[in-house]
Amino acid sequence: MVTIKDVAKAANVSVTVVSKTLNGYSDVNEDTRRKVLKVAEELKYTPNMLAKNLKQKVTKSIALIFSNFERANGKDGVLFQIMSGIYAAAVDFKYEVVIYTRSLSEQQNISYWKFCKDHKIAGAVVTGLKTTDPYFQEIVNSDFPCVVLDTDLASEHTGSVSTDNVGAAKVAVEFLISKNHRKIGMINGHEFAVVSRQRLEGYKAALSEQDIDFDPTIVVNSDYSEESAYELADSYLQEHRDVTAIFFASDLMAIGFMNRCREIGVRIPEDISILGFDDIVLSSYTTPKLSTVRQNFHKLAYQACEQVIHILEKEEKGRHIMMPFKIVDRETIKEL
Amino acid sequence: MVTIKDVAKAANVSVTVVSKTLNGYSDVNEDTRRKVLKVAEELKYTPNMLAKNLKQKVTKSIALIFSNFERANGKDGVLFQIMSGIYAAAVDFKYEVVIYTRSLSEQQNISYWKFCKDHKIAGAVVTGLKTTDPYFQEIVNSDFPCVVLDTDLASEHTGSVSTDNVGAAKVAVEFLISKNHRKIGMINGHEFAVVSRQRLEGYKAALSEQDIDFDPTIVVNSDYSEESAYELADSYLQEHRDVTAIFFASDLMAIGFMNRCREIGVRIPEDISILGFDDIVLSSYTTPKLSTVRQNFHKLAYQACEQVIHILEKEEKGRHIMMPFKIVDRETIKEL
DNA sequence: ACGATAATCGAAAACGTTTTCGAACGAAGG
DNA sequence: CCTTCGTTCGAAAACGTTTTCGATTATCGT
Repeated sequence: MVTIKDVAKAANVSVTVVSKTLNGYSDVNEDTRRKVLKVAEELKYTPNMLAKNLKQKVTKSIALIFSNFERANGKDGVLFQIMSGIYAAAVDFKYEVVIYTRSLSEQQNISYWKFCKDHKIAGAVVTGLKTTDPYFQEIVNSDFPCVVLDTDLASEHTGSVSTDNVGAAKVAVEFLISKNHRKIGMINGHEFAVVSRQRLEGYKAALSEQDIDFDPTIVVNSDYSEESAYELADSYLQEHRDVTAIFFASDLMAIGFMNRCREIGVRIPEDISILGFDDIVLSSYTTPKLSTVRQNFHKLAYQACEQVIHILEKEEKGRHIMMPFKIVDRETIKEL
Repeated sequence: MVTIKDVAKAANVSVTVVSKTLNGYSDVNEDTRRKVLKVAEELKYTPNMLAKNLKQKVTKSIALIFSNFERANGKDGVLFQIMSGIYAAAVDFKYEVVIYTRSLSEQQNISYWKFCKDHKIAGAVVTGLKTTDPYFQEIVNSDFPCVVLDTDLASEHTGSVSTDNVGAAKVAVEFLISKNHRKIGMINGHEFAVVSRQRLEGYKAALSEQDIDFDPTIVVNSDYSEESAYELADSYLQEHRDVTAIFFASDLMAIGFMNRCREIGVRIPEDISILGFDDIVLSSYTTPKLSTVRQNFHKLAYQACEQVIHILEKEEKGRHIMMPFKIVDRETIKEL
């Protein structure tokens, strides 16, 4: 291991000037600067980050924090896209990314703040955080640079980025309406998830704008999972024979529902139209191919990571970033 | 920030004994040990990993290295499963995992060894490495703890873990044969990928064991991607009307092929039987559902991570670990 | 009571940096 | 020639640990 001391010796200067030239200080003569640079190059010197960080009490690593790998079972691949987006931003800004999962019990054991300090991370992007999670409150009034996905927090040091959920939901059901659907059901996610509320809001907005009565009996809460929607399909179909289209808060639920439909012989889209949300990769491979509204998770995560870096480097204030969406109509919507 | 010095002062001892009690040295009195522990608890002391690592010249972080996020586009979700497996092992052994992608140009710029040293990583698990990649040779004779996925390297400090590819391929086509197929084609991956070679070897073994002639014209090399198989479907089907079943070296290729089949009206499995490899999540969602041989990527990655840790902690020698497979027959194989 | 042995502790060096602050030197101004 | 100032450099402290090794005390056998 070649240290700063070695290059100092080889260049016939003190470690101080080596450190200074390497860090762009001005009080070093042009000639010696060149000499040092040359020697450092020859010796293939690279700074010891541990020592550097120890001294300056700061690292160049941002953390990706989410609840756990199991819950994010990867079927939908969104966590992967998020990772890829964060990583892309990290390399662009010369950061490293280290991943952490914090289960409920872990969250209770040690505080968010302490966790970040302990691990000497510069900033964090958090996803999959429920408003009921212990870390939620901690994060909103923390002085630790952080942006959380799929919420609309914004404070001094914490920002957020999410798709324009209410807008997306609104144009989604407007699209359904444009296909002459009037009785449009909705299968939503967890009641207390902020995206669920936003999606519901958009749903209602579209209806009211078109003078369609909001019928609370045909919107039901589920849990975003494929299985839940699969199981709820029978009774829903039974009880609401008049709905001609259903808007799902996630593709996974739409797919679970469709699976049950196939089993019991209700045809899609002939008997009922389906509109999902997310555009996960699965959605292009079902038969029929799922119509849905696309979120760009990669870009969303990139923005998130970029924002943490900005708030920790340029001391920007946290803010909420809204990402565009796009409705992609495939084969599960029938025009009436 | 509460340092070791603070707890030393509060406990009326030297920093030395604090460090010693915290690190389980034996030469500290039971009473003082208790006192120190109590104080440390009260002060919520947590060691500064940077300082600790700087001193001991070693970190507790293992790196996940692969070529890049784009190439591993995540459609198949296997990289995600690998991540999850590695992460699981890492937390079990109290390591952190930091992810790196090293593009070809990056590999040429700075050596694998230097890279590892610079980033102060304890060990690495590498995936998606082609034998032609610059890092390949470097890794096989490096003294850096490392295990690489999907190869069968084994040396002092580097191990490997992979599914039993030749075994899997063998029983796969044996299964096809048991369904009375005799003219079995194969769509393989890159010719120079070690898994491709192994899968081909298994394919041949099964044939020869059943006294079926190996017909090189019906096995073709592709590149593991969906698109490539999609494009090759037309001509393959045209030229080899007598093959009744095809064994694919990846589910993705099988799916691409099936898509083309649907478009041109060849029915699966009535007209041709399809057997994939991997069991990615997509495979359960196609119609018909893809029959395939399952690799447990999560467990495979877990083993890999566990092995690096063993070789770096217990100084075990690197070795090759072979993981079991399982053929799962769904709806794309017809018995003749 | 004496030396030997064991148990417990702490001073200090070290890890590889950054950064403060003063020293040395030459040039310029009077 | 003396002062002042700017430029360039280096000694040393600091970051928070670990670890060596010597010092101190207690115990014990004789």
